[in-house]
Amino acid sequence: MARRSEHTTEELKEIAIRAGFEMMDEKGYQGFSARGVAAKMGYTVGTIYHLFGDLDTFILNVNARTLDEWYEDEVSRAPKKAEQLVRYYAHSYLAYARAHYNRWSALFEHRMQDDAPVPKWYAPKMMRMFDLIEGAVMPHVGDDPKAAARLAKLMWASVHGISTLSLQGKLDQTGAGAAERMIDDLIALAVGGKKVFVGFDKR
Amino acid sequence: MARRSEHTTEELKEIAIRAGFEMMDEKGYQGFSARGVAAKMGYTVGTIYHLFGDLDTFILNVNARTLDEWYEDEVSRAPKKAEQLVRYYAHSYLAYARAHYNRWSALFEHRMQDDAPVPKWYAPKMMRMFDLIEGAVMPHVGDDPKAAARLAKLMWASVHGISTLSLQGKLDQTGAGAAERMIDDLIALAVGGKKVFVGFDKR
DNA sequence: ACCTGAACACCGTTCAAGT
DNA sequence: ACCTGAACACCGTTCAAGT
Repeated sequence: MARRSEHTTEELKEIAIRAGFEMMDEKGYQGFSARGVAAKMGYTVGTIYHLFGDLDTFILNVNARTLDEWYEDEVSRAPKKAEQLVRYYAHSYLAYARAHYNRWSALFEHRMQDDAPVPKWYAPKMMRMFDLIEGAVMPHVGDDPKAAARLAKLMWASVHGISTLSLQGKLDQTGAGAAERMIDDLIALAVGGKKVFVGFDKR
Repeated sequence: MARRSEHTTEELKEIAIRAGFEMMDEKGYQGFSARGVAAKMGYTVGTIYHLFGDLDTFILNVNARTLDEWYEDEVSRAPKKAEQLVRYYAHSYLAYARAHYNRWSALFEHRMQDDAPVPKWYAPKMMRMFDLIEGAVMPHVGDDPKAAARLAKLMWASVHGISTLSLQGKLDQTGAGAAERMIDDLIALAVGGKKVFVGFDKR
C-alpha cells in the first residue's frame, strides 16, 4: 500500500504542523515525538520525514507556528497609547509564557542537532519581536535607534530570564504575582524616569 | 553473574556521578543517557537504577555536582572589595555559562517527570547562589535586606536571560562581547548611581 | 545485598517496495 | 510521486535470577 493522495503535499504539511502544534501543547517538548504526531494525523512516521526531511526542520515548522500566533497576538492586543507599550509588552511576554508554557518553552528547548545553523527563514520570526519592543522603547531613549535596539534587547532578555526562572520554580518566590512584580521593578529601573536613557550609548 | 562488591555503594555513587558529570560535559543534556553513563563506568544500566532509584534523582545528583563546583568557584574567586562584587558576580555568571555550557544548561533543561517536586536536598543548592548576590547588592540598597533580596533576584534572572539567549544565538547580536556589554548596561541601570535603590521597596 | 541480562515499550532514521 | 512497513540502533524502566 501507499499513495493515498487524499491531500496535496502542502495540505499534508499543514496537517502535520497543526498536529505537531497540538502535541507540543499537550506533551511538551520533552514528550514530543515524530511518531506521536504521525499517529495523531493517521499516517506513518516516514511521512513526516518525507514532508520535512528531518526532525529538526519539522520542529522548526511547529515552533514557527507558535511564533506566528504569538506575534499576531502581541500586535493585535497592543494598546494605542505609546507610553503604555513597554509595560504592555513586558507583562504580555510573561502572560504568554504562563498561559502557553509548553509551546513557549519549546522555542528555547529545541537545539539543532550537531549544532547545525538555524535555517534563514526561521531566524526572522524570532527577531521581529525585537522590532515591537524597539518601537515601544524608542521614546524613552530620545528616539535614538541604536540605544533603542540596545535597551530593547536588554529588556527582552531580562523579561525572558524572569519568566524562565519563575515558571521553572527556580526563584524561591512566595505568593502569586511575584514574577509580575519583578517585571515592574525592571520597568522602573529601565524606563522609570523620563528619558533616563538619553546618552545611554555614550557612557 | 552479579555481586562484584569491588566498591561500597557510596563509592559507586561517586563513580556514577563523576561519569555522569563527564558525560554531561561531553554530550550535553540532550545526549545524556543512563545507558551511556553505565557503559562509561563499566556497569549495566540496572546499576544506575539500583543506586539512585530513578533517572530524575540521578540527573539531580549530577546537576548538584555542577552547582557545588560552581558555587565553590564563585566564592573562591570573588574579589574582596565590596564595590566590585555586583559586577564580578554578573560577569562571572556569563563567563561560567560560556565556559561550561553543557553542564550549565543542563541545570535548566532538566524537568522532573510528571511535574514531580524537586527533592528538599536539591533546592538549596540553587538558592544559596542568591545569598552571594544579596550580599553584593546590599550596599546599593541602603542595607535593606528586603530590597536586597528583591534586587538580587531581579539581577540574577536578568543575567540568566542575557546568558541564555545570547549563548543560544537568539539575540541577533553582532561581534564578540555583546552579551558582556548587555550585562554592563544592566549593572548601570540597576546599580549605576549610588544608592539609587533606597526606597526601592516603597514605590 | 549487589549486579546482571533480558524483556518491554518506546524513540529517530532510513529505505526498498508497493500503488 | 507518495506513502508504507520493516529494519536498525538507540532509549528508559523493570525485575527475575545468579552470586
